[in-house]
Amino acid sequence: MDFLPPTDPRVVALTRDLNPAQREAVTAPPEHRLVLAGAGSGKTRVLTHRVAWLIAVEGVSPQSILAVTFTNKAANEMRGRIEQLINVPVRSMWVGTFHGIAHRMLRLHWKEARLPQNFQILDADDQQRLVKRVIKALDLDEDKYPAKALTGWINARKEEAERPEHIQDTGDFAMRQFVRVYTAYEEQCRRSGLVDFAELLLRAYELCRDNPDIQRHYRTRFRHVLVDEFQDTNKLQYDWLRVLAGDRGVLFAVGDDDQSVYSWRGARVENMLHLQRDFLGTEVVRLEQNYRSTGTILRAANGLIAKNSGRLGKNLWTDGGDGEAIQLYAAFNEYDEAEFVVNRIRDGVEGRRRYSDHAILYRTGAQSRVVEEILIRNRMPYRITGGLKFFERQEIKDALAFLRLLHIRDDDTSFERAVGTPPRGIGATTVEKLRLWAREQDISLWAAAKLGQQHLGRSANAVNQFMALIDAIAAEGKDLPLSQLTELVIARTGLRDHYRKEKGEQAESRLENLDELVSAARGFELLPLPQGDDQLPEMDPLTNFLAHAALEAGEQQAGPGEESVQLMTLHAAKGLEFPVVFLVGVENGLFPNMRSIEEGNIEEERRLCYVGITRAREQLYVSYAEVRRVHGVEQIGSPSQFLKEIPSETLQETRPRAQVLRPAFIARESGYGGGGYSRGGGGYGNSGGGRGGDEYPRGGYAGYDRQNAARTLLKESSIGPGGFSLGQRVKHAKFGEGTILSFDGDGDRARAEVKFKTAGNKWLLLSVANLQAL
DNA sequence: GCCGAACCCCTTTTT
DNA sequence: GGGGTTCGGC
Repeated sequence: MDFLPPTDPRVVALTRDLNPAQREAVTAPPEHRLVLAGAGSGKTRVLTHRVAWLIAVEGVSPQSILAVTFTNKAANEMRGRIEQLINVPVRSMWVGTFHGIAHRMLRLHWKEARLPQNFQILDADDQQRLVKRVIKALDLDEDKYPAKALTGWINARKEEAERPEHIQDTGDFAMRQFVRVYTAYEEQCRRSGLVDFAELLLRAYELCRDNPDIQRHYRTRFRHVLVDEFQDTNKLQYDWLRVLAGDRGVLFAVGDDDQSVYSWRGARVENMLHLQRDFLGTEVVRLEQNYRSTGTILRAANGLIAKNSGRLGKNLWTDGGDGEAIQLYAAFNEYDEAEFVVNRIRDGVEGRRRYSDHAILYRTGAQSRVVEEILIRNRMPYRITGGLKFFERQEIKDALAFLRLLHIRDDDTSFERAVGTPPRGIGATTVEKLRLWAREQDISLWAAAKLGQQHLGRSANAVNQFMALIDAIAAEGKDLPLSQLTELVIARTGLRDHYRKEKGEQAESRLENLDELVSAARGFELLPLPQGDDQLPEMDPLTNFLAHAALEAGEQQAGPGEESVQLMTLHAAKGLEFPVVFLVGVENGLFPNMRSIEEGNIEEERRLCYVGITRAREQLYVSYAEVRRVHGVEQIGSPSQFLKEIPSETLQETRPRAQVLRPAFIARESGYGGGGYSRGGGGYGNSGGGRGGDEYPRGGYAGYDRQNAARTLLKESSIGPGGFSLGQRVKHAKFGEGTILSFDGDGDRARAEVKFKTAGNKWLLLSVANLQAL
C-alpha cells in the first residue's frame, strides 16, 4: 500500500464507499487492530473490505489469510462478499467458523492429534446422552450429578484447556466424582472415535501449541488472522488465536463489547481488553456511525447502554432523521400484548409494509406460543427462527446413527440409538447387559454384542439380527452412491415404516425429512472440495456428510424465509435487522430475567436489550404485560427497569383507540399501589377483537386509565400485596433471607412465593408470615 | 419389551 | 402450560 497512490483504481474501488473510520480500519498498515464496531456500523463491510484490501492492494496471498467467525452463515457471507469484491474465487483462503477451522486442522493432522482417521463429531445432544450413560455406569446418583450440569462442567473445563489430570485434587468428594465422570467420558469418546464441539477446539489448540512442526507451518502460513464477533470468543479460542498468530501474525479483531450476550456460554468480553497486552501495539478503531436505525432509536439505545459500567465506550450516531418515537404499550396480559402486535402488523401490511418487515423479539422461547396463537387466529404467516435444526431432528439423528455405525461399529453412542429405533425386541434390559459386559471387558458395545452372546439369554437372537442387518446394509451399500446408501438405510432398518405408522402431521413431516436427507446426501457424492484448498484432507463422502451434519446443522426451519412475520429470541436476533421491531415481554423478572438478576448479571441483560433496540431500522414497539401466565401460574408483571433507563423523550405511550378495560378487582384498588391481585381473571377466550380495531371485548371489566396506570408503573416497580415487590429480598423468621418470586391470591389469602437459600421455594401467606423487607 | 400415565422441571444456545 | 423422562401395567 505504501507505494500506491490514493488515486490507484484498486484503492479507489475499495475505499470509495467507506466513511472515514471504516476507511481507517480497512486501510490500516499491517498491525494489530481492534475494531469496535457498533450495531449497524458496517462491521461486515469493514471485515470483507479489509481482506480484499490485503489481497488486492497489499499483495497478500489469499493463502496467508485466516478469517474466523462464529456462525456458518457469517462465514459463508464473508467468503461470498470477498469474492465479489475482488472478483476472483479465493479458494486457498481459510474462512470458516472456529469449529470448522479446528475440524479441518484435525482432519489434516489426525495422526498428530492422535485421532482415528474417521473420527466423528458428537453434537451437544449426543454429548449429554453420553455423559448421562457415563454417570450411570459409574453408579453415581443422577440427582446429585445431573448429566446436564456435568456436561456443562466438562465443556467449561475444556474451554479452560483443562484435561482431567490438570484438575487439582482438593479432596472435595463431589469434585472427585466430577473428575471421574470427565475421565470416563473422555475414555468413552476415545474408544468410539468421537469428538465433541469443545474437544474440536481443544484438540486443535493443543495440536498447534504442542506440535512444533505444525505450529511453525501455520504461523508461517497465516500472516493475517481476522476475527468476527470478537466479544464472543472464549478463553480457548483466544489462546488458540494467540498460538496461531505467534509473533508475526497480524490480528484484525472486530467486535462490540456492548453486544456481548453469551457470557453464560463462556464468552469473555475481557478478551477485548487483553488485546493490547497480548498483541502488542493493538490500536482501536471505533465505528460509531450507524446506517441502520433512526436517530430516536439510537438515542434510546445509547441512553440505555450508558447505564452499564466498564464499557469500552461508544456512541452511535446517524446523519439520517430522528424518525418516529418508540411506542410503548402497557398490555393487560400476554394475549392483549400479542393482539396489539398483530394489529400493528396488520396496519403495516395494509400500508407499505410486508409481513417480513416485522420482527417480534422476546427474551425466552416459551413466549412465542401465545404470539403464535394470535398470529394463527389472525391468519398471519409467520416464521420462527430457532429451535430444532434439520440435522438435530429425531428421525434424522436416527438415520445418521445407522450411517455412523456403518462407518465405525465401535461408536457406542450411535449403537445405543440405532439398536432401539425402531423397536426390534431389544430393550433396556438387554442393552444394560451389553453395557455391563462391555465395561467389564473394556470393549465397545458392538464388540460386546458379538462376543458376549452367552450373557444375553433369549434376546441374543434379536441382537444377532440387528448386527446382521448392519453388516448386510454395509455390504449392499458398499459401492452405492451416498444418497442410495442413505435410502437403503432408511428402508432396510425399518425407519420409514416406523414413522409411517405414526399418526399426525408430525409423522408426515418426519417422512418428508427422511426424503430430504436422501437429497441432502446427494450433494455430497461428488466430493465438493469444501471451500477448496490446495491441501484438502481426503474425506470420503460419508465422513464428509456426517461432519457437515454435525457442524452445519442446517437451517432451523424448512421452507424459505418467505413472506412472513419473523419471530425469534433476542439472542437469535443478534446480527439481524428489521424495519419494524416489536420487543415484547419487557417486564422485570422476565426481561431482565429473574435468574440474571439473582446471578447479578443484569448488565448482560441490558446489553441484550440494547441488541434488541438496535435491530430496528424505522419503528420500534416495546410492550409489557401487567399480568402474565408463567409456568401455568398467573403473575403480576411490572415494567422492566430498562424502560426507565431509556431516555423518556424517545418513548411514547400508545393507547388503543377504543377504551381499554380492566378487571374490576384491580380497578377497585386505588391505582396500582396497594394493588390486590387475583388469579384467574383473564381467561382470554373470546378473541372477538375485530379486524383493524383495537377493541378488547372482555366483559365485566371496569374502565381504567391505562395511560395513567402505565405511568405509575414506570415510576414504581411492581408492587404486590402487602407492599412487597417481585424480586424483592425479604427476611423470614424461620427460613431466613429470600427473594420474592410471585404472588397469588388477595386479601387475607394473599400469598407470596419466596425463594430461600436453604429452605428452597415456599408459598407464604402474607397475613401470617410476617416477612420483613430487606 | 412396549406403551400410556404420572411426574418434574423450566433463560438465552453461534458450533 | 408443555415437553421430556420415568414408572407401572399389560
